[in-house]
Amino acid sequence: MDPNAGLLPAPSRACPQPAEPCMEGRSSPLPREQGRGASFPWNQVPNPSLTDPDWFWDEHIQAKRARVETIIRGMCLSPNPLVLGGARARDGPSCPEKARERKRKQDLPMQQPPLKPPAGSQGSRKGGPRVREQLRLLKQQLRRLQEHILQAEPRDSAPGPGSAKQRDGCGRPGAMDSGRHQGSSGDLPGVDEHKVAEVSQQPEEARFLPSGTRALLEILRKELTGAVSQAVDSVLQKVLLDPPGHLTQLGRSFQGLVPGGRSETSPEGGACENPLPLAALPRGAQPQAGCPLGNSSLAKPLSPRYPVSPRMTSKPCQAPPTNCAMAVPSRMQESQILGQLLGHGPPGHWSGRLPQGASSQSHSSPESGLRPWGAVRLRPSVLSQQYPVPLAPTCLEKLPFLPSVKMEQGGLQAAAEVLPFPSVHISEGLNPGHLKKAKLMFFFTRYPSSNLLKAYFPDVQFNRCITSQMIKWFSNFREFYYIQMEKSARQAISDGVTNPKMLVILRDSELFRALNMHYNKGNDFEVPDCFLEVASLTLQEFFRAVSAGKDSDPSWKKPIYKIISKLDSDIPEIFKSPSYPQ
DNA sequence: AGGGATCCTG
DNA sequence: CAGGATCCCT
Repeated sequence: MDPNAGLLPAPSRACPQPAEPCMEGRSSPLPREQGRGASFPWNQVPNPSLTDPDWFWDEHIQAKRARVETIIRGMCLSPNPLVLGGARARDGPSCPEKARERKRKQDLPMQQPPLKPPAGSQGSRKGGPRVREQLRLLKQQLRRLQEHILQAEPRDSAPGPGSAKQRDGCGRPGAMDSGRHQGSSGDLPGVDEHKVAEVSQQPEEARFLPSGTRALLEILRKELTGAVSQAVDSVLQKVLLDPPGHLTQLGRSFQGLVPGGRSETSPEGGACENPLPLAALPRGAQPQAGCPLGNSSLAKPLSPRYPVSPRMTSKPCQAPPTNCAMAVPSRMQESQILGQLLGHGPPGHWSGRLPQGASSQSHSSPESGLRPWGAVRLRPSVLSQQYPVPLAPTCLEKLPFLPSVKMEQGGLQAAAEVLPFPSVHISEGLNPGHLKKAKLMFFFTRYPSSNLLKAYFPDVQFNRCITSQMIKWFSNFREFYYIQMEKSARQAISDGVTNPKMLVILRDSELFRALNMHYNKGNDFEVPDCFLEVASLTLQEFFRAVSAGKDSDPSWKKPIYKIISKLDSDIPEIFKSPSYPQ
C-alpha cells in the first residue's frame, strides 16, 4: 500500500508547541486587563440582592416567616429548613476557581450591570413592605413545595413543566460527561437537600412512573399550581391597591414569564420554522453556495476505511423531544414559574434562542431544515457525488428541534429578579471550563457565529466583551489549525506526495495527535469523524494551493478559509448544557 | 464608521 | 491565548 495513504507524512518534530500549561490551572486571561492599567472602576458593587440587609435581616419579616413556616409545615412535612435561596443560588459554583474568575471579571468594564436585584428592594421600600413580604412568603411556600416534590420523586421526576429535552437518553459524545450535574435521574436518593440544585434535568414524561407515584405527583402538582395561583392572586390584589411603583415593578418582572407577552417564536424565522442547523449539513451545502468541493476527494478515501467509532454513535436515538415544552399549556405561566423554581430544564430552554446566527451563515434552507434525516442524505451528495457515504453518526447526534417555548434573555432576568434561586447560574465571565468547551466545539464548528455561541453557552452572560473574547478564542483555534495544516501540507509536498487524495488524516497520524493535543488535551472527548473529514479536506486544499504555487499570493489562504468556513457541522445538543463537559 | 477575520507579537 | 495592527466588507 502506498505509504502515503493515510499515513499522512507528518513531520516528526511537528508539534511546535510542547506541553502547554495545564488549562485547568491556567487562569483566565482577563487579569491582563488590569495589568494594562485600564482605568476601570474597581468598586464594582456585588449583586445588591446579596447585600441588601433588609432582604435577609428584617426582623419583622423574620417573624412573619416563622409564622408562615408553621403554616406551611402543615401542608408539607418538609423537615429541612431551606437555606435562603438568594445568596446560594446567585453565588453560583462554589469552586474557588470559578469564584476567582467571577471576581476577576468584575474588574472588567461591564457593558451592562449584573443581574438587577428586585427593583423595589431598596428604592420603593417605604411603600410596599407588604408586597415584598407577600412575595417572600410566596417564595418560601414554593420552596417547600419544591422540596416536598423532590422527596416524592424517588427516582424519576414529575412531568416537568417545560422540560422537553432529555439528554440522558442520548449517549454522550464524549466520556467526559460524567453525568454529575446532568440531572442524573438515576440516583436521586430522596431527601438529600444538596441534590436540589442538581436536579436540573428530568424526563419529560411521567408515563414510566408507577401509577401510584404518578398520582401523587399529580396531586402535588395541583397543590403547587393552586398555591401559586392563590398566592399570586393575593399578591396582585394587594399590589393593585398599592402605589403604582410596585405595580410597574411587578409587571416588569412578570413580563418575561408570560408567554403571551412575547411571542414564542419570532415572527419570521421563529424557532419552529427555523430549527437547529441540520445535522451535519455543512454550512453552505446548498448547491448555490458554489461549493468548490466537487474536486475534493473528501469522501472517497475516508468512509470505507474509517468506520465510525462505536463509542460515539449512540446518538440519533433520543426520543423525539416534545416540541413545545409546557406540559400544562393552559397554565403556561404557572408552569414556567414552577419550572424555574424546581430547577427543571437546562437554561437553554429558557434563554436558548435558536442559533439564528448559525443559520445566518449558510444552512438556512428551509426545505432542508425540517427533516433532520433528510439532511443525512444530503451531505454526501454535496461533498461528493460519487461516494454517497453515509454520514458519520458522530455528526448526527443532535436533534434539530428545541422546545419552542422560549424566553428572551430579559425574561430570564426578570424571572431571576422575582425568584431568588434561578436554576441557572449566569456567569459573567469565561472560565477554563468554557474554554475547554469551546475547544471541543471547534471540532464541529470552526466559524461559530456569536448567536451560536450564545446558544451553546447559556450560562454565560454575554456582552460585547465576552462575545469578542469567545470569538477571539475561535480565531486562535483556527490559527493553530491552519498553521498545522499548512505545515503538514508542505511536509507532504517535500515528502514527494503528488496526489492530494492521499492526504487523509487518521487518528494515529501525527497531525491528528497535534490537533487532538491542542483542542482535546485530556483526550477525554472522542474527536468526531466529521472533524477528520474537514481536516483532511483542509489539508488537501493547502496541498493543492502550495503545489500550485499559489502561496506566492499574499492572500492565497483566503479561498481555503472560505471553503472551510462552509464545512461547519452542527454541534451536538449536549453542548447546550451549561455544565456540559463537566 | 463598525464589525469581523487574519496576521503578528508577546 | 490576548492585544494590537491591518485588511476587508458593509
